[in-house]
Amino acid sequence: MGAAAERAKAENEEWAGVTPDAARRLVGAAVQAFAERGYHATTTRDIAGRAGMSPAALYIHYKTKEELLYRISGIGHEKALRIMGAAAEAGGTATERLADAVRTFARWHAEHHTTARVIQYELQALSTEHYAEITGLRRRTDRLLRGIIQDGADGGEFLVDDVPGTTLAVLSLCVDVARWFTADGPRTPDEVGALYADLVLRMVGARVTDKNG
Amino acid sequence: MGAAAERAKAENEEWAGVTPDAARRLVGAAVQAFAERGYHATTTRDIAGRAGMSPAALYIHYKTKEELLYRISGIGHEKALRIMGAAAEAGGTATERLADAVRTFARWHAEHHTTARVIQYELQALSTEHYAEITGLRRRTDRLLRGIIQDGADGGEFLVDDVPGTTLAVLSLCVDVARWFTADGPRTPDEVGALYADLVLRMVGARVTDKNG
DNA sequence: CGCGTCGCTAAGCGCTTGCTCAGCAACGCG
DNA sequence: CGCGTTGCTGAGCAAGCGCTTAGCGACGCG
Repeated sequence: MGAAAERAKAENEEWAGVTPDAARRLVGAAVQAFAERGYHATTTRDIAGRAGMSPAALYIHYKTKEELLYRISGIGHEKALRIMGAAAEAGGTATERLADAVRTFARWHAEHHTTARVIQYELQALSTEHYAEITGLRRRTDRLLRGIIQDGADGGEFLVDDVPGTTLAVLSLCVDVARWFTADGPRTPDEVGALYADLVLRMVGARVTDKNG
Repeated sequence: MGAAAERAKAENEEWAGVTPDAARRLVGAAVQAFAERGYHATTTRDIAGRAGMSPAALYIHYKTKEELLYRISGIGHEKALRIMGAAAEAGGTATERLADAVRTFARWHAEHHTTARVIQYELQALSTEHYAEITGLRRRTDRLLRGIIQDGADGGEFLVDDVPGTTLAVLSLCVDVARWFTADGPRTPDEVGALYADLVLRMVGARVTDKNG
C-alpha cells in the first residue's frame, strides 16, 4: 500500500462515525478542500466534485455548506477533548500527565493536520449558535490542561508563576502545529510530540529526568 | 481621547508610509475587514465602505483586492523582521537577546493583533509570486531567531537538543498570539511579552536570574 | 476665462456563488 | 408485476462577486 493510499485509509477511519458512505465521502472531501483553500474560498461544487458527485447531491446529506463545517468541527473538537481527557485522567504524577497530554495532543495536530487546521482556523465561519457550542468544547479542553498544570504547581512539581497564562501558551503551541506541519517536512508526528513534551516540561519548570536532568 | 480614538490613531500611524491619504484609509479598512472576516469573506464593497468611498474608488489606488493584501503583508512582515533584527543585532548575552526578541516580537503580535492576524493567517490568498516573496521575509526572520538560539547553545548559555525545532516552536508560539489575543482580554501586550520571554528562556534552559532562579 | 487633470461616483457587466427542483434509475416489498 | 422510497443528476435561479466604464465636480495653470 502506497503512502497516498495509507493516508486515504487513515482519513476514512477518522470519519468512520459518519454514515452513510456518501455523507462520509463528502466530509472527507470538505476537510481536504477547507484545509487547502479555506472555508470561504471553497465552493460546494468543489466539495461535491472531490466526493465524486454532482453539486446537488451535497444537499441531500447536509442542509448547508456551513453544516458540513459544523459537523467537522464537532467531531474534531470532540476527538481533541478526548485526547486531553485521557491524559488528564490517567494516573501518575503531574509531570507524567502533562508530558502525555502534550505529546498526544501535539501529535494529533501533526498527524491530522488537515482536520486540525480546519477546526482551529475556520471557526469564525460558523454560525453564532454553532460557534458558541464549539467554544464550549474548547473551554473544556482548556480546563483539563489547566487542571494538570495547577496540580503540578500546587504539589511543588512545577514552578509556574501564571497558571492560566502558561496553560494558554501550551495550548497555543500545540494548536499551531496544525498551521505549519506538512507531511513532507523533516519531522514525523511522533517527533513533534516528543519535542513539544520536552519543551513544555521545561516551560513549567518540571525536573527533567532524562539526559538534560 | 477615548480608547477607540487612540486605537484609530495608532492604526493610522502604523500605515504612515502609505500615501496618499485615501490609499492609507483603504489599507486600514482592509486590515480591519480581513482580520474580522478573513480575506475571502471580505468584499471590495465592504473595504471601500469602511474607508468612506464607493467601490470603484478602490481600483484607483490598487489594481486588485489581492494587491491590498500583498501590500499589507509586505509592510507587516517587514516590521516583524525589523523587530527581530533589532533584538538579534543588539549587544548582550544570548539570553538577553533572546528575551528581548521574544518580548518585542510577542508584544507586537498582541498590540497589532489585527494586522498580525492578516499577515500570518491569510497568506494563502496571495498569488504564487507574492507568496514566494513574503515567504522570503519570513525565512529571514526565522534565521535571525535561530542565530540567537544557536549562539546560546554554542556558548553554553542554553541547553537545547534540537535548535531548528526549538526555533520553530518559539516562532510558532509568538505568531499564534495574533490568533487568540483580544484587546478586551485580561492581559496587556506588555504582559504577554513578559510572560512569553520568561517561558521561552525556560524552554531553552537558560539560567533565569529573577525570583525563579 | 478655458481647459486639462485628478479623485471620485453611479451604474452595471460578466461571472460565480449557494442552493433548489423536477425527474430518473435502482431497489425492496407486497 | 405495481409502487413508493432512496440517492442521485442536469439544469438553472436569484443574489452577490470583482472589477470596468462613462462621466462629473473641483482644482491649478495659462
